[in-house]
Amino acid sequence: MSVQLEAATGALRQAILDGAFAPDERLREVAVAETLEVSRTLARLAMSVLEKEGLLLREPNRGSRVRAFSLKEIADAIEVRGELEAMAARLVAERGLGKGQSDRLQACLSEAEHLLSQGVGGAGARAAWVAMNQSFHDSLVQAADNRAIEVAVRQISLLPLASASAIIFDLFDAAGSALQLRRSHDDHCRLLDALGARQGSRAAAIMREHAFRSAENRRLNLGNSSNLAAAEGLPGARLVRLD
Amino acid sequence: MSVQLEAATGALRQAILDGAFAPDERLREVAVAETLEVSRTLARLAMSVLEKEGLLLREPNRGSRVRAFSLKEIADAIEVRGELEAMAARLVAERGLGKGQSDRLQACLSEAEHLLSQGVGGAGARAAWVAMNQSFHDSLVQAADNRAIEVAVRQISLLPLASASAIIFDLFDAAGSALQLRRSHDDHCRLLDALGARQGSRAAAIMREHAFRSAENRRLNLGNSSNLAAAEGLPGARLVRLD
DNA sequence: TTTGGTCAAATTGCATGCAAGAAACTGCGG
DNA sequence: CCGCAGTTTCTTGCATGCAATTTGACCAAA
Repeated sequence: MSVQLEAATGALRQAILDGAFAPDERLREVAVAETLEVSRTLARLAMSVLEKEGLLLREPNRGSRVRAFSLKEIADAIEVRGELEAMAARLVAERGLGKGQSDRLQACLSEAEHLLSQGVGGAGARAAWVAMNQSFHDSLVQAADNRAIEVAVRQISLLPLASASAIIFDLFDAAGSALQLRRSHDDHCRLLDALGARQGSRAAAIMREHAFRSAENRRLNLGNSSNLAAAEGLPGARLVRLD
Repeated sequence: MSVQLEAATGALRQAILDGAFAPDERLREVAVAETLEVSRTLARLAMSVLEKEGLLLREPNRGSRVRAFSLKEIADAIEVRGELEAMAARLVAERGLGKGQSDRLQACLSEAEHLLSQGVGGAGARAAWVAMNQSFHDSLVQAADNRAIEVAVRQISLLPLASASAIIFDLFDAAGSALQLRRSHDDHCRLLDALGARQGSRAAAIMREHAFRSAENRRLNLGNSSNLAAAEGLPGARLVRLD
């Protein structure tokens, strides 16, 4: 992908996730081109990229539609993500944790401790927590040294509300968020312990449950509340339908 | 994707898998266009599709190169595929196997029995076995009713030599192929048994091991033999490097 | 009122053309 | 003989234009 195309794709993706287009709304390429202020060709290419990412549905000679995701699809994706991370954890544990890998994970834990002691009420602290969490999960997957896992996880993370950074938001919004953040942090700590002790099965179980709790939180958070207002500010929240 | 683009993409993918281009060879879009007998635009679009599938590497302003896969990458992909199918099996077992789902899987088993009793030496029987195997694995994934798993499995199957149909070829080429086919068939039988008995953990273990054996066969089959000649006829075999 | 057919406007799919950037070549100096 | 800068050639990236297909409206007939 060239530079201009990359920019156009990013802008369009953000616009879709921000809810500039309603779910199932047809996307005409002239309109997209005008919105993005690019040529029709670039708009078209960007749309084809987003089609392959799964954000748009495209039918031959009938253009593109914004794809809406059901709550079940989101929860399913989170669980699959957890299964893949569980596999990564198992592989790392079996192979043994390298010094550099251990350091990277440990740095995330230290950062988390620091943030928890300072309180995570402010926007800055929340952003820092999200970045830390993303870094922890990325490091784990990279440590597994298995490109297929990386590819699959990246693919899933393209879905709205299914990435590691999106998952975390639930914890802030749920009641007793500080407790939930501590629980998540505890999972991470025990994972690192299991990895160091080469306990592959335990490490996998921890990650699976870590994701399962996320999926459940997501269901509760979006499903039980009468609407999606609680998810305001979450990229892609408007694309989720509760049926 | 429109019809013409679909055709062009398929033709180019087949050409690459057939070894029409050497690994790491640069692909110029005029040459591709002439080979496929389409316009430069279609060639370009097809190349961008194959880039997203992972078959081509693209650098901005520098065109595309054919991506070569190491033996490890292939084996890794097969193992991840197995992990995803294991998850699918667990989900199906936990939820309970529906009548239609059970019938579809059972039909594959009956077909397998039939083929085994007739002998699988001929090309026709081999093709039938491959189709049966593909159908069995597809049915399992579909029965899990989890789109994220479907997407991830499809993504992995795009890699050369990592799909369910490619995996099977090992069994034919290995020594004592009839025995190996029976073993694979036995895995399938025990899987269906576990699914019916709602033994999720057992079902997952069967699928994981099923894939693990495939990955090992692949390593032996391609790695131990002094070259890739044994894989002749396998789509994508030429893209694998042994280093 | 509904169904079916025809035509026009809109929209996508594809080809061609042009400009910007990269690779290759040539000639010069060390 | 080797390295380097200027120039040429080639290749990709993008815009525009045209043809094919779809969509929607309008009208007639049952």
